[in-house]
Amino acid sequence: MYSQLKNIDIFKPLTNEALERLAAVSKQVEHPKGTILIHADKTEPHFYILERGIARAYSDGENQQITFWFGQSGAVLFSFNSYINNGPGYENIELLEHCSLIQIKLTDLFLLYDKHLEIANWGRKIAEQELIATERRLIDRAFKGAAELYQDFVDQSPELIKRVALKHIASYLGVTQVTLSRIRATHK
Amino acid sequence: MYSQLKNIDIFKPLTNEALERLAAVSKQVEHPKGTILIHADKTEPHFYILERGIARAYSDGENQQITFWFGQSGAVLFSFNSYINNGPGYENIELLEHCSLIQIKLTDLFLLYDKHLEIANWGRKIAEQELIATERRLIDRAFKGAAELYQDFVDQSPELIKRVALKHIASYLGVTQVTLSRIRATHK
DNA sequence: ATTATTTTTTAACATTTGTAAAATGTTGCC
DNA sequence: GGCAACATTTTACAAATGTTAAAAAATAAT
Repeated sequence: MYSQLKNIDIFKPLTNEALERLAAVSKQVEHPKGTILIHADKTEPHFYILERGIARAYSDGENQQITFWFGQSGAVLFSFNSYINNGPGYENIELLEHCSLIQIKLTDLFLLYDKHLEIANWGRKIAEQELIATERRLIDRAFKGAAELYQDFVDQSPELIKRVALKHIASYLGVTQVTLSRIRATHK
Repeated sequence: MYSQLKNIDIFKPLTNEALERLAAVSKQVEHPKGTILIHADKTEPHFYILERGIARAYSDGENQQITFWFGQSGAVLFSFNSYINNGPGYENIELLEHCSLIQIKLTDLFLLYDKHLEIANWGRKIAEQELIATERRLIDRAFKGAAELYQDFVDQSPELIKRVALKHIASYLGVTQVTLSRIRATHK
């Protein structure tokens, strides 16, 4: 496990000693396309790092389903509210392709946070990076129109455009599929 | 300083020993209404906890200014990108009233993170709480219309409604001031 | 290959929200 | 009190997006 984690970006800032501690509680798992890895309204016991494949997080509303996150290899993947408040969350996470992931039990991770300074700071930085990315999105939404958000998405995530259904991208951008279709028809 | 921090919610989970370490690098400051405490495009060297007063974070666009955060007493207040990536940020933070704050130098805080396990985990939890709140807002925006977001804001932040200009609240909710005015006229 | 299923696009129309400008209300100051 | 500066509401119109339904295109299944 140790030599496998070594190659994943998110583990690279860690010393060998810390990496060994994490490797000791890590497990590699694979799941087929369509698997719902994280369920809304359940307290999910695991934390994942996506090694290969893509995933999306979504919430179900009354008459719509909204995708608000996409993950590619290297992404961390967990139920925010399970991880942070040990309670059931609001997001489902679906694997959009066959995926391989590193799985860590939250209970194991929390024990390491409480014992190991370096790992606690590693966990702090994970939360901080997610935070700044999420706030960036909130602000981008405010300043940019749907057409510009779409263009940014194409530029920044060329892989996802190819591999993800447009209906998911539409809700990610905050518009209906019809509007996204109009944008695509205009801007080409 | 120690006995003062003791009364602030965010410090309450800490042991006396950790609190003393933080108190040693904390300083109380006051600033009048209108002060821009954090400047976009500057690497800001401080982290603040708001003791008394209210504040807002905003970004300037070409022909608009968008408020995306409000803070009341107990809130943490810092330039995300200075804190997280040691670079200039995108938000200005303005004090909307005369405020008293606890000020900590980021360099002092980072030294504590690297030496003190409990404080590192305290910092991790701060980022996590901000993260979950920010993501909640992103999702609420997707599922709720402006009228419902306004009603939620009134219910959850009755103090802010009284003390903050409606133009700031409008941009916080993601609509123009005209639309907010229409909502207010309809829902009463 | 053909059919079935799902996704994406297009169309017509309704609704919401934005823009700009004027009218009204509020606050603070001399 | 009265004036100036600023905030909020209102109005009329324009633009953007949503809704519904259907057609076209793409994908998957037999």
